[in-house]
Amino acid sequence: MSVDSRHSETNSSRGDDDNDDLIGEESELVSDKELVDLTIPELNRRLRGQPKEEIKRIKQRRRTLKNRGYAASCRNRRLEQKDSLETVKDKLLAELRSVKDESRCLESEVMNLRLQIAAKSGSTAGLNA
Amino acid sequence: MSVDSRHSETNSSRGDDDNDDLIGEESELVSDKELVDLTIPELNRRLRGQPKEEIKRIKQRRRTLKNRGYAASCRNRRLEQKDSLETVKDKLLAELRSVKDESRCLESEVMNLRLQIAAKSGSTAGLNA
DNA sequence: CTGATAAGTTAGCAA
DNA sequence: TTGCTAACTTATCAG
Repeated sequence: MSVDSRHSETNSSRGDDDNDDLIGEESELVSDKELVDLTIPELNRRLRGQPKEEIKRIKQRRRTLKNRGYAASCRNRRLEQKDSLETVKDKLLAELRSVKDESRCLESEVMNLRLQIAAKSGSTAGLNA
Repeated sequence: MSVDSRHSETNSSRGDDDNDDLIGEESELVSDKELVDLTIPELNRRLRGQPKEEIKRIKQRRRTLKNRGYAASCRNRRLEQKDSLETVKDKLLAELRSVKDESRCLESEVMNLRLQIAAKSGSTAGLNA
């Protein structure tokens, strides 16, 4: 950034910059928070009678502040999607373990039933033949 | 950024900017590519006899260029991790389907075997009782 | 204009 | 110093 932006929550907040002589380039007619929240018509009302140059600068600052928010949303969204994906992965992993376990149970049950059948078949082989 | 940076791959590379008259603020003792690749000692050799101010600027540009690369790596890594995670998820999903299918098969096999046993048991009930 | 996102810049931590 | 990453800015694109 060239000069402004970064730090400052409202507008007249300043503790550093030990100079009271230099030209006050910070007009700050509206706070950052207002600037992002106000609608365009409302903002225009606040800016009546301001030099065109100043208005342009404030409008640009508004855009930048908005973009800051969009970027934050974008980052959060990205993180949430990653987390969600990892959660899904973990659930699938758990379900897979569970189903595999069930499968193993069924497999052994099949084995037992076959043995049972074989045994019965053997014990009655003479009778049924 | 205040004035420089952005655009330009090496240094004297220019096809746009239809102006050959404006002051050449680009001293460019070393190209961007060199600047990132050279080791510190090599770079210092190139910078011998330069005003301290200039050296500082160039060193800073080096850091910025390096950071640009780091940022790109960081983004790529993030994307790769996401893709990899999605691939894993898809594989798990496929495996889960497969195992569930197998489980269903076994289930019906168990059912059949039980019927078989019941039938045999019924047909030989009088004999085995 | 609004919102989103890729790429570049900056701050700051860790090795 | 180097590399990494979060937050921010800028450039762009879609709606």
